Amino acid sequence: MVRPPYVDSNGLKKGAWSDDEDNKLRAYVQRYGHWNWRLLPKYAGLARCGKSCRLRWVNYLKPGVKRGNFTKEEEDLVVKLHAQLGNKWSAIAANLPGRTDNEIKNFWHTRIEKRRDRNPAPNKVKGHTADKPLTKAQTLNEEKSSAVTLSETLNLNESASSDSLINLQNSTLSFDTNSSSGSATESQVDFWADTFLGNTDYSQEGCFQSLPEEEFLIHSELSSSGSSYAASAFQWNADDDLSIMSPNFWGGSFVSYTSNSESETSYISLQEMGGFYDPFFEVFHHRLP
DNA sequence: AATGTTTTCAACCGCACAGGA
DNA sequence: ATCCTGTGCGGTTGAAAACAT
Repeated sequence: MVRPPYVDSNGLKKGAWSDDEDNKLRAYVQRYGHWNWRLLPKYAGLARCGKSCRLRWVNYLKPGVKRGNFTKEEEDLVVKLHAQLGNKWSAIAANLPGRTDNEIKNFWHTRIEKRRDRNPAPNKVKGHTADKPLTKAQTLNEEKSSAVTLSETLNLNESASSDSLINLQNSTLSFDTNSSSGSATESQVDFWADTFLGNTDYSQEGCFQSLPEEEFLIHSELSSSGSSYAASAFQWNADDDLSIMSPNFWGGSFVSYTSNSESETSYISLQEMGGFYDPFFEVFHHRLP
């Protein structure tokens, strides 16, 4: 599953490593260490660039590198850490002895994300990651694209076009930006748009119950519409095939669903909907009474 | 068995950052 | 303060392997 070996225009070998190259690199690093990756290939007798050598050593040859399938514990940890750290693969790898950032990254893209694609959240919306702050222009662009995605996803009619959704966003959302660091604070933001919620009152305790799939979709659509002026944040929990998503999303209503994995129809019950935590600004917004 | 499609994952690439000159 | 170099990180690629038709 690797590019076949070839020599580039600079005379450097690229592509798959041969056993002979592996042995040379392993022997050299174990004896002399990697004091300078750029010069190392010259002294080790390899026609490779330093970066290629480093990558091969770190991801494959380094003693202790664990290969093979991830255990359930490792998978859970990756999901949990990704929820906390985002795409900080090296930071995640630091918590999984023997696993490299590259392997975890591959694992995430090929297993976790594929799994999500097969079991998408009803109104999953791409939102901001907590990785880095966005400029105002970027934020507006993303808001617009989120709104478009939502309206496309939900087949909203003209009255809920992307422009009107954005206007709603701009007029109702405000964030407590004073808490950009430290612990989360609370701010009261009337982010809710009852006009989009219809007559469903989600604020009453105990009003949520397990719903058949079709009914869930109806409720989901209502709540999605209600939160579509921001992004939606979902937290999925299940024994095996759904994972936590919320920390990578910001804005919108915080909704927690639990998948009933015992049911073949995958019942999803709404557990709580009282506000949302914005990991970007580290602020908890809750619905005004 | 042959062919097409999807999945996997090692390796590449470009960028950012740190440290030294 | 600026430039240069080395290193590390995250996103992406692409061919082999696995799977489906």
